[in-house]
Amino acid sequence: MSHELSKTYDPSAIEPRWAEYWEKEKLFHVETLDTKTGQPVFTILLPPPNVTGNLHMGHMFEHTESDILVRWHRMRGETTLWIPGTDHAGIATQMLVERQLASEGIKRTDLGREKFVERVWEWRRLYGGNILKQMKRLGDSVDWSREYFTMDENLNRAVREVFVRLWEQGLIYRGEYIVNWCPRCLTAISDLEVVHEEQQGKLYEVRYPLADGSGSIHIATTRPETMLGDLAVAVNPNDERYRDLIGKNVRLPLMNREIPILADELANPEFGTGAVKVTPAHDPNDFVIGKRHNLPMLKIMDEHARINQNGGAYAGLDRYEARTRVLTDLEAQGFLVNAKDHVLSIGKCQRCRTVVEPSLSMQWFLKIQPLADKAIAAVTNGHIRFTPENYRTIYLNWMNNIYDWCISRQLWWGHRIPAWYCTNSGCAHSKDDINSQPIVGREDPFKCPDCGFSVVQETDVLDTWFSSALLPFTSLGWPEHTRDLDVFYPTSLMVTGFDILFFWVARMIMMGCHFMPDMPVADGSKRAASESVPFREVYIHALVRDADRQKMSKTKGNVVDPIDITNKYGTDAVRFTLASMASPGTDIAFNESRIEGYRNFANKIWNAARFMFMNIDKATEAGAWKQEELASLVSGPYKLDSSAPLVDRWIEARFQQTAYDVNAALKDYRFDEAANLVYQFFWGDLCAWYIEAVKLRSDFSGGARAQGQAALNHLVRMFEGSLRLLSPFMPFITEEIWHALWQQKAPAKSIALTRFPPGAELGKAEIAAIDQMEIIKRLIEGIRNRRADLKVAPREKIAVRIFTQASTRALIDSNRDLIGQGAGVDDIEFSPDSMAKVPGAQTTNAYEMVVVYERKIDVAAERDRLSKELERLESEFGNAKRQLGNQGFLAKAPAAVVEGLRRRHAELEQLVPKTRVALQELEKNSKTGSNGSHG
RNA sequence: GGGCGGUUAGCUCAGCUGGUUAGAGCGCCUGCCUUACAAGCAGGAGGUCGCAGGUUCGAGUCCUGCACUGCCCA
Repeated sequence: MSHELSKTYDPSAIEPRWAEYWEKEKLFHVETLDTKTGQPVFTILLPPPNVTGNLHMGHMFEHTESDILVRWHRMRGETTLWIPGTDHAGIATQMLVERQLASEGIKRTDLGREKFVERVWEWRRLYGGNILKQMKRLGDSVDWSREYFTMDENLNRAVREVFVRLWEQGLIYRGEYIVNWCPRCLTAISDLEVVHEEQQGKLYEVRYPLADGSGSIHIATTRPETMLGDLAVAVNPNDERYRDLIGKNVRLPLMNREIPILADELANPEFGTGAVKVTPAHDPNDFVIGKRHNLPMLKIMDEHARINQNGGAYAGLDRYEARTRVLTDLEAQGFLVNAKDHVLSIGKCQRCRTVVEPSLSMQWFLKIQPLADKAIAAVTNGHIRFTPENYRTIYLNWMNNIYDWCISRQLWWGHRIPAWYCTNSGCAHSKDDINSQPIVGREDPFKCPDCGFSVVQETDVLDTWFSSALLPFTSLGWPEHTRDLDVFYPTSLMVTGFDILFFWVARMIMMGCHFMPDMPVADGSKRAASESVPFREVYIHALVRDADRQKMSKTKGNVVDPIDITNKYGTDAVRFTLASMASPGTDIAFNESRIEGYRNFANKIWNAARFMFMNIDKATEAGAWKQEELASLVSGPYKLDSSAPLVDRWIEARFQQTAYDVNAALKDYRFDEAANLVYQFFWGDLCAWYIEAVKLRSDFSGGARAQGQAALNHLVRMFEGSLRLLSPFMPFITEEIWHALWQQKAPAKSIALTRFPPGAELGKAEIAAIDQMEIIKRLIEGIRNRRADLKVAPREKIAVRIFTQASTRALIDSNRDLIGQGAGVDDIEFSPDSMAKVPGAQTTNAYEMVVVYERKIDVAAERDRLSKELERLESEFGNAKRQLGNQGFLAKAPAAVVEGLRRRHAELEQLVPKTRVALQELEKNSKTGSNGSHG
């Protein structure tokens, strides 16, 4: 049977087929092993994409890196589990379904909570799998049987267990505090969900008259409308200007309310006038001041950020209308002193970009310090390692300056807080009481345990990140003590973007370090801190930007859709591009011309395979190829003895070296290095030199048969190994070619289930093979170069004359074919004498070579070339001489460096005069009118 | 304001603990349809490593300052 590959490489014809095959055959499903096997395990949790989302380039990049690592580990024989899932994304999903309802003219409140949540589930059933479908198209080698959704029932139970335990430990509290309120989403959001933007605004100076009529104090504010809720004026206790005013009252303009002047450190004498208004219910700093001085709390806005009845005449106005009106009135009444331009930082809702209103509100909080302490220890004790390393500092910085986490959200979609209130308003569990103690428990209460009244559940849900923070253990079955937890926890690695370092990575570490010490390890003994972490390593990947280094965003319209780009160039090409550009810590400027280059690489692989198959078919016909022997050919120990052709020994050495280096690069997350090594080997060595050399031996007839067979065998061996080397980077094309090679008799269902070449450090013989091949390559390139200089027609054969020492002569002699083919040479003769004086000679430390050709050489060009060369050599020679004469260098530099320089110096000592003589001869010849030709 | 990065070829980036002649891909120029591949082959041009000091026998690499620039946090 012949080995068929279509004449042209068409990724769209092969990729969907294999993607489907991998999924259908459940190739990446992992059974939970017995812990006693001692089998190395590699576990990685996919950062769950937002269920409402579509795959973007950031995902594709993240998945490419993860998949390369996962496939690599799997091919190293480790039990490799990659767990996929999606995130319920509270606000985003609720917004989306609300929008959908709006198009039907329905509001969420029309439906009621239960019906609405049903609608969301319905939406999720219909559309929520989109991103997973895209992942399948990309061939992500995840275990689909373990797919999770953060709202799954088992995960919900785990979330509840966590909440109850934290409550029992006194780490969750409910209280009225200033939170970031989004007046559009109608929910509180955490500090992290607020994005700050600099904006041109004004700093207003307003005169507040003293109540006793003895004068006034000027305050400065950027938000004049909030004065409606002012309950004090604060000045710094050390501020001489206002010392006498402390304790006096002012009469608040517009509201006609008497409020005190306080001394508080938070008032910054440098800012504005040094006196600030205090609005405890609408500013976090003012809230602190209010608490310190026992001020009442007066809310002047409702949930939509409209002025409420506490705002007197301004009630009903939106906060910005109110600002305008307040300013007009202040001015009219002579209270507005001035307004200066001022750049201020405005907090906006990350989700909808609405300006956040800091607002007093009843919320649930998590006391973070005890958890943060453990999370800090986990990193400083080295149980978790960051790559790139600088994220460790960033992480610790944040962790050391952390605030309690507002975990409640006023949404309907999410994990509802498992707390209940008694409907008896007199009961301590009643919601009406600000200090009420809600009923929190693992089971839903039917009635109030104290007074027997009926109960109602808290309406708030938990921050989505609260449940996400638990995933490393809840996705493995926690709170049950499962075998999955025994085997797969801690996970090995977290691959994610820096944008969720705090949102998610930090919180996973806190939760893991807090809850997992209570979960015994497999043998029942206590879990150590080092085994409690959610993952041992964190790899933070870079951002994918557009070709102009701009962030991709829908508004800019510069978004590249990974599926489009994949359909255009093939997943393999896009993956390889991303990998080759993934230098740690550097953002990717995503450039189509780059992908094109790697699509060409895939094409190269394809065509090289076609060449191999062509030869296999030819050999089969001649009886020089036995498909049954393929298995023994590509596996098992294989040692080339010194009688094997140089190219065979050379390519073998290069393969082992490359494989070894690729393993090392991947170990350090150097995807760029790994990809470039494979690229260089496959294209630069295997295709550019080895396949060309094999062509010389591709004759399977008669006496040439044994030689042809040996060449083909070695080519197949190298090629098959290269496919495995390439497979984690380009899973589709390698799968296609690999199966074509094995002809339904493959030793595994997929190349992804075979072994990754470990490679080897080179021994003396291998290094010698590489060095010798380098000489041959340099010679061939030198001849080609001379041919170009002499403008020899490409097909025309020429002769060369070489002067060299005996060993190099033998080397060249035994590779005549290769040189002949590679450089278009039909005769090599060896000169007994140096040819350095011959114009146009190539002089190297290994040989001197001239091309024998009847053609005038371009004297000017040759002079130019030689002078440049001489200049370069002389300067290098001078440097070498100077260094070797430097006692400090000789005394302090490592011996190898000194030795290397000595060797180079010796070479230069020969090369410099030779080159100089060549240049002189050229000048002499051109002056005497000689035609400068030779041969 | 605090913190973390970046500045190397026309473009995008490598260059690991300082060590012989600073690399790659793309682009550019010249010549080739050499039956695996024109998505290819061969040859070539192109860099005072942001600036100024310092340490060192030796600096793209380490230190200091400056300039420009990106990001995170407040």
